[in-house]
Order: sequence, then structure tokens, then C-alpha cells
Amino acid sequence: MPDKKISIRDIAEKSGVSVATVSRVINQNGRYSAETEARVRQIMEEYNYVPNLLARGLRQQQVPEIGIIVPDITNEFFGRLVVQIESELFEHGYTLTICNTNEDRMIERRYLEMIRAKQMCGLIRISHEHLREEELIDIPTVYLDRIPENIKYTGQCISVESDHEQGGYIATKELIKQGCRNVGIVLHDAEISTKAHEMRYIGYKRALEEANIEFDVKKVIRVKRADCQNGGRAALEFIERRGLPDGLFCTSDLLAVGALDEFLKHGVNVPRQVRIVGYDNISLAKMMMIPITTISHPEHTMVDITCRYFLSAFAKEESELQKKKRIVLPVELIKRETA
Amino acid sequence: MPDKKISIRDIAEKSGVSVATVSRVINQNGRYSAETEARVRQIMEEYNYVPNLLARGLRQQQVPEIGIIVPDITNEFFGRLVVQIESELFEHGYTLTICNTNEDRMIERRYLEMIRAKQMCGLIRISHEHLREEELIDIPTVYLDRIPENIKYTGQCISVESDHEQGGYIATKELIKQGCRNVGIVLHDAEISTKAHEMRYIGYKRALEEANIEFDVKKVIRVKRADCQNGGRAALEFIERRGLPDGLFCTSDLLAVGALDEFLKHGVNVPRQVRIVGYDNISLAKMMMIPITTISHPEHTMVDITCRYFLSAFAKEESELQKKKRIVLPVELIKRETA
DNA sequence: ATGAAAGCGCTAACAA
DNA sequence: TTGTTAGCGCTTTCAT
Repeated sequence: MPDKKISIRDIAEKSGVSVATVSRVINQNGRYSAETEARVRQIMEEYNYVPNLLARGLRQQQVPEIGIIVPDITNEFFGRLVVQIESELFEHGYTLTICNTNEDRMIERRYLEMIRAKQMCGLIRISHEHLREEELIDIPTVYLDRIPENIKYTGQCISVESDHEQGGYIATKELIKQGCRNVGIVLHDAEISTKAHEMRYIGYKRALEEANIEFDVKKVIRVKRADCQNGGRAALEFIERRGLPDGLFCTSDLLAVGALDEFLKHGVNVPRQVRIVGYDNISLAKMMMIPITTISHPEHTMVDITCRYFLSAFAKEESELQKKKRIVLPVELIKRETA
Repeated sequence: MPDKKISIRDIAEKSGVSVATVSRVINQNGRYSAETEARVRQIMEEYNYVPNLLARGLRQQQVPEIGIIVPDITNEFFGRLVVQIESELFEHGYTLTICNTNEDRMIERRYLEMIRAKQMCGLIRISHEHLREEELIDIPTVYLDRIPENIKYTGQCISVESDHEQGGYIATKELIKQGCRNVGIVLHDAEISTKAHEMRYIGYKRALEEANIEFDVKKVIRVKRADCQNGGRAALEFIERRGLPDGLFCTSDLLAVGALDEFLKHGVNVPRQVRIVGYDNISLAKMMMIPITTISHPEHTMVDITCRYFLSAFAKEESELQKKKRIVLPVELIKRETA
């Protein structure tokens, strides 16, 4: 490790120019001679100089850093979003700071304060269903995946989400297309933070209606958590009490995984007796003994739009994104072996 | 949102005191009267004031922020480590900045530069097998999980890892204990970035030796990537060519998952015909139709030691951790149904 | 208990 | 093309 704490002044002295000139070289604004540049660069190299970003940020009243509020990066979907956004922004000179809230509102607030305190220039929120006034920050913001119901599209913000209603619809429609007339649903009863599963449920009902299949509440099982255990329990409930459906739409892959395992354990043939469609396209879904048919989110597009929004916002461009405001993206059916 | 960009000066003026006094209140150093404090706090509240962390950091030549170099947070194990460390440090007033390198050395270098540029006070590295001189930073550092072979314990650093050799040993020993005499191994042939799997292999051999079972290279299958596909292929190789072992140690759970699926598909009874032990205790392992017996890392202890090290280092304490330097933690066998 | 003022490292406005 | 300098918001030393 070379000497510590070399400042722009040191570089200026050693290269025999003023700090302003060094600053110009660093920021490549062109107002210097080729020889000067060469000399300064050489000295910077030699002393392994790195500009102090705190000083720069303080001076410029801004830092090329974007915060992302995310409930839990160990959730595969969020993790992938974060990594892709990070990598894309990094290429453009922006840092992404991950703020993992664990769904805890107080932690989220403390992170919001930090984002302000660090003078970050942008914010991504995978947040709550309802935002309070004091939970807003006046910097370019992208609401991602989980869109607050009371969002006001007045400030500098957009929202990007996938079309859950359509997802529920095409999942169910696929089952019907494959001949199912008795389609059940295992539904994550998410009271907080997102209406996504309810929208999928609405899509499910629309598909039934369109096919003239009567909706039957006996075919609906609501669970409190979207995990394998609950998926298994729901399957058992169908087997032991409610009667086997010939198609089952699970509003999350974890539920589908649990249900599939349980069916197989009880000798129910999937997809012969019961066809299954999951949701989210988690990696587990394709690793099962019988790979699970599922709905995949337009991850890449979500990432792309998010990053493009910031770049245009920082460039003070009036992009089409700024106008659109509320962006809803189509999802895709991934056909595998359970349906 | 309240007025933007309220500074300490604004607060000082509005409360009729000097900036120094406001600063004292913010930092709670006690040198002020109760009335002054009350007034200042009230004004800060009223204007929703947040101290500028850039200015503070610039002044103090330091920022309470720790960087973590991690290959990929979508890897469940790393993700969990990161989240736990983040939460623990956050409680103590430190921010964790995640630097996802995607195993790319150039990205890692750019992140290291950023960590210096932002004047961060600590660094966690899940890094490479071999570190170059110019890839070191002179701040308190914890090498975590993947420990460079050429690490010098001279600076302010420690290393924290789990005992892979012991892991391979107890995994294999368990198989032997359950009566296996013909124990195969599927081994991730990780040429770069970590010797962990080789150590597990060494543990495997030690267990065989101890039980007077002759080591047989025919029972060893090396794969280039630790994923399900390769696990499945290895299982197939045993089934079709090398002959079925009665026990199989997979140096990663993903390999075990793939192998298990393949065995089941071919009608091989697990654990009756083949017992399996995996490694890493990923969530998938317990979600399989036959939950997989595996080795779990001392995650919580790793997190705990990492955080404790920083806290004591920043407090300039001479802790036992500082002396220990190289910390190797025992792993644990998680008994489930494949062995 | 409180205030005045220096200075952290940088950028940018102005001057030359 | 280059230099001088003010000032970003804060902490901290030194007075008082």
C-alpha cells in the first residue's frame, strides 16, 4: 500500500501545477495542455491517488449514488433485480446502495434518512402498500415491483411493475387450454405490502369466466405465508377434504413446490391427474423432479427501464419515461412439465 | 417533504445559537445547557434537519461505513451473510456497502478504489485465492469464508472461515457410521478463488483412512461447476458405468440435489441403496421430497465475529480477536433423510 | 456553557 | 492554458 491520504494539493505540488489544473485533469474538461495532463497523470499514478468523493460530493451537493430500499435480498427475485441494477448503474458511474429493510418500517425510515444525509441522487423503492408523507424524499425515484396504492405521480418519479392480473389470467388460461375444467388456486393472502397476489386471483377469475367455468370458492385456498409448507398443506386439503382439482394455480412457486411434493408423496400423478402452474420462475421451479410450469417476470425490462429513467433524469432530459409515469409490463408463461 | 437542504447554520440561526453549539447537541457531547438542547432539538425536528454526512466525513477524515466485497449475493449463503452483517452493523451506526463483483477481478478493483475514495472505515472480503499487493487497502479488514492463501496477518486484519476439512471428515464419517463401506464423492473442481472443496476432499480421505477403507479413485467424480446438472450427471456416471456406491458425499448441496433427483428417476432408493450427504445447508436441501442430510456453516458465529472485530478495532481496543488473527470455526452435521 | 474561526479536499467562477 | 480563491457543511480547538 502506498502512502496514505494523498490529496489533490499534494498532486498539484508534485507536478508543479495548481490544484485547479489537477482537478481539470481529473474531470477531463479539456482545459489543459497535453504535457500538463501527462505529467499530472503520471504523478497521480505514481502516488496511487484516488480523489476524495466526500469532498467532491460536498462541493457538488450531490453524489452519484442511488439507494435501493428492498425488503430482503435473500429473496431470489429481489436479489437478482438488485444485482442487475447494481451492475448496470456501476457501468455508468453510479453506485447502488442496498438498504435491506426486512419489511421493517422503522429500518426503512432510518435508511431514508441516511439516503438524505448522504446526499444520494436517486432512490429505488420496493416498499409498502401505503406511503406516508414523511416517507418521501424529493429525489428521482423509481417505485419497483411493489407499487404503493397512494403514490402521486406529481414529483420526479415513475413506477415499474409487472402485470399480475394478466399473469393470473394466462396461468389459468393455460390450464384450461390443456383441458382442465376444475381449476383450483392456492393464494398467498398478503394483507400487507402488496396486492400482487390479489391481482393474480382476479386474473384467475377472469380466465374462468371467459371459459364459462363457474367460479367455486371451494377451490380457493388462502395461506398466510407463501412457502413450501403451506403449499403442501393446501395440497393435502384438496386430497383429503375438498377433492382433487384437475388444475392448480399457485400464486407463488414456493407454494407450487410444496404442493407438487405433497401430491407426489400421495401418489397423485402430476401432470396426469393434476396440472400445476406456479408463479415467479424461481430457480427451484426448474430443479424439481418434475420441473414446474410457471410465470416469469420481465426482470430484465424492469431493470432496464429503471436504469434508463435515472440516466435520463440526471441528464435533465425529458424522456418518454418521464411522461409515462406508470409502467406495467407483460409477464411470460414458462412451459415446463407440470402443465 | 419539508424544505430542502437545511444546514447546521440554518438551525443555528433559527435557534439563536452558534453552529458549534448545534454541532454539540447533534453529537451529544454534553457541553450545553438543557434549555439550549431543547430549543435546538425542537428546531431540528421542525425543519426535519438531517446532518450532511459528507461534510462530517470530510471533516473527520472517516465515514462509519464498511464495504463488503462479495462474489454474488444471489448465492444464498453469501446473501444471508450479507443481510445479517448489514443488520448487525446498522444497529451500531455503521452502514454496509455491498460490492458485488460477479467474480470479476476488475470490478473488484474498481470497488476497492471506491472504498478508498469514500473514506470507508472497514472492509470485508469474500475474495480470491491470491491477492496482489495493489489489491490491499490499509483499513481494518475481515477476510471471510474465502481466505487468500497469501494473506499476511501483519496489518489490521483477521480471517474467519469454517473448517472445510472437518466438514468433509464428519460428512464421510457419518456415512461410514451408517454402514457405508463404498463411499463415493462428487467434488467441485474449483480451480480458482477457493480451496474449500479440496479441503472437504481431504477430510473425506481422512475419514476413509481412519475407518480402514481403501481409497479408490474410481469413486471420485470431479465436476467443473457445482450445480444440479452436474450432480445429476455424476449420479448417472455411477449408475451406468462406475457402479453404485452405498454412500455419496457431495461437496455442495446443489450437487446433492441433482444426484438425488437422478437416483430417484432411475429407481435407486435413497437412502436404502445410496445414502447422500451434501454441503452448505441451502434451503433447497430441506425442501426436497427426501430432505437432504448436509453440513451447515457456522453462519451466525461468522457474522458475530466479523462485527465484533470491527467494533473493537474502531474502539482501538486490543481484543483477543486481534491476536487470534486466523479463526477457523467448526461446522455442523444436519441430519435429515438422505443419510 | 457558548462562540469564533480554521480547515477537511474538492470544484468552479473569475482573472490573467 | 493556467492560477487564485471562495465555499460546500461540518467538527474541533481555542477563547471567553
